[in-house]
Amino acid sequence: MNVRTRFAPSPTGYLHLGGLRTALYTFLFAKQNGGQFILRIEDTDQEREVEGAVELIYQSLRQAGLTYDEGPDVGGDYGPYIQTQRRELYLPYAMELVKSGAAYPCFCTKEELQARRDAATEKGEQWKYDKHCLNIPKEEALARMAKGESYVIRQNIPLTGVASFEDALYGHVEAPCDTLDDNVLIKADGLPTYNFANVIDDHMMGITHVMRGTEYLSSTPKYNLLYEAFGWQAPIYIHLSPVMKDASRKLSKRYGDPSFEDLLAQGYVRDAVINFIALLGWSPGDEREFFTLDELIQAFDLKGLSKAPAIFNTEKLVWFNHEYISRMPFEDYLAMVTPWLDQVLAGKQMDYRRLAELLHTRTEVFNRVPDMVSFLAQLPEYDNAIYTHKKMKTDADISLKALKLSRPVLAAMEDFSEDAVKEALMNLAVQNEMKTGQIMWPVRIAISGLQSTPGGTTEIAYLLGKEETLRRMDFGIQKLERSITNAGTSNV
RNA sequence: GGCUCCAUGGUCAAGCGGUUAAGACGUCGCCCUCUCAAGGCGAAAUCAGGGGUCCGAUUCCCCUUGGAGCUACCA
Repeated sequence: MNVRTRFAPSPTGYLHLGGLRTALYTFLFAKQNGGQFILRIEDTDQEREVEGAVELIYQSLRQAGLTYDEGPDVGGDYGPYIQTQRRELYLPYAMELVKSGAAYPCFCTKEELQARRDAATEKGEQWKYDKHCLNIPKEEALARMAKGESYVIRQNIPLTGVASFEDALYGHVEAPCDTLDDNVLIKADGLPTYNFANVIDDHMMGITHVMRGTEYLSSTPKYNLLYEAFGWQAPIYIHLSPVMKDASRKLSKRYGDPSFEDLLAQGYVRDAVINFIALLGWSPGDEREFFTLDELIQAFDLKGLSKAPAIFNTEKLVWFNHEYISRMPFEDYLAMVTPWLDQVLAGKQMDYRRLAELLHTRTEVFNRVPDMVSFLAQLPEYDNAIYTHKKMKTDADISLKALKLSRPVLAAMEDFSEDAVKEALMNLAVQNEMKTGQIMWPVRIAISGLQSTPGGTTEIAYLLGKEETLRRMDFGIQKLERSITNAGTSNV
C-alpha cells in the first residue's frame, strides 16, 4: 500500500507544540513507509482565521525539518490543498447524500435553533437537533434551495443502532446513534464544516492513514457513517493523546504556552525540541533517547504510542537542550552564542572565543547566557559575606590578606594569560602556606562579585584583562577594609 | 448532565499472567575540584481504590475514584 498521511491544521495562530508533535508523528509514519506526507490547510471557519497564520505554519514545518511532499505552497496532484479553494467541490457530494437520504437540507435559522436549545436547557433537558427539517418533503426543500433561501445541510444520523470504527491505537470505538447529533455538513456560507470536509478531502486526496488528536475520537464514528453512505473505504485512524501543560490543562496558545518558534527564540535548538517532542507520548521500546530525524523515521512505531495524555516537562527539555548544545561543534556554538553575548558585552573588549569555550558545556538554554556573563561587563553589587566560604576555608580577614598579597603579584605580571595567572596565584598560596582556595576564592569573588561563575578565577582574570582585574581587586580590598574596621569599632 | 476515551515514581516511560517492577529527567548524598557546571559512584521514589477470574495479577473483567475529549452553521 502506498501510504499517504496528512497534517491538516487550521490557520488560527502559530503552530503549538501539540500540533508540532502530531505533524512529526504523521511525517515519520509516512516517511518510514516510503509514502507521502501532505499539508492541508483547514480554513473553513473564516471567522477564526488569523492573518499570516498559514505562512507561520509553512515556516514552522520547514524549520522543524518536516518537509511535506504536497501542500499549498509546493503543489501536488491532489490540490488545491486549501479548503476554501476547494469550496465548490463539497456541495455535489453533500447533494449525493441528500439524494440517498444520508443527509438533508435544513432551513432553521441560528436564532430559532438557539431558542429551542435554550428552552430545552431551561427544562433541564439535553438538546440535540430535532430533525425538524427532515420532515420537509424533498421536492419542496429542493425548491426552497433553488429559490435562494438560506440553508445548511445536515447529516441524517439514524435514530437507533451504533456507529463505530477501529482505531489503530484505541481499538474498537463505538457510540450509540441516539446520542449523536445531526451535524451540519455544509454551512449557510456554502463552506463545509470539519465534519464533512475531512471526510471528502481525505478521500479525494487518497489519504490512507489519518493521524490526529483525540478530540476527534468521539466524533469519528459519525465520520464513518459518512464513508459508509458514500460506499468509500475509510482510512486507518490513529488518534493521538494530547500534550498537557499540567495534569488538567492542555498546552494551548490561549494561555501563552510556548510555540515551537518561541522555543527557538528562547534559545532551544531545533533538534533538541524535536527529539524531546518525539518522546512525549511515544517510546522506542528500548533505552535509546537520542534521535536524529532520520533515526526517528527508522525507529518510529505505532506500538510505542501512548494512549494517556503526556505532560510537557520543561526540565527534561532543558536537559535535552543542554546535551545537544554540549555536543554541537564548537564553531557552531560560537556562532550561536555570539548574539547572546552581544546583548551584554557589545562594545567590550572580550575574547569571545575563550568565553564561549567556558560557556559551551554550561549552556542549558541560550537565553540564560546574558545573565551568566553580565558580571564581565559590570561588577555586580555583592555582600562581603560571600568572601566567607567554609570549604575554601576563607573568611573576611583571610580574604583581605589574600587580595592584598595577590594584588601586587598580578600587577607585576607582564604576561596575563590564564596559565601565568594560575601559576602566580598557586605559588603565592604555597609561599604563604595557604590553601589554593584561600587565594583563589577571594580573588574570584573580588573580580566577579558572584559565588558561582562560568570558569574559575584565572579564566575570569584573563577575560577581564589586567587593568579591570586590578581595579576590581582594589575595590574589593577597600570594601573589605571598610567592613572589618566597622566591625572592629562597634565591638569595642 | 449525556456520550467517548484514559490511569505504572514529581515528570516522560518499559512491562503485555510468575520480574529484585527497566531506563531517563528531576531530587538527595558522596567523590573529583580555584566557584559553578560537567563527570564518576550511590540513594530515595510508582502499579489510584475495591471487587472478581486464575495456582498466580501491574498485566484480563467489573465497579468506584480521578483526569481528558466531545456534546457549535469551531476545528
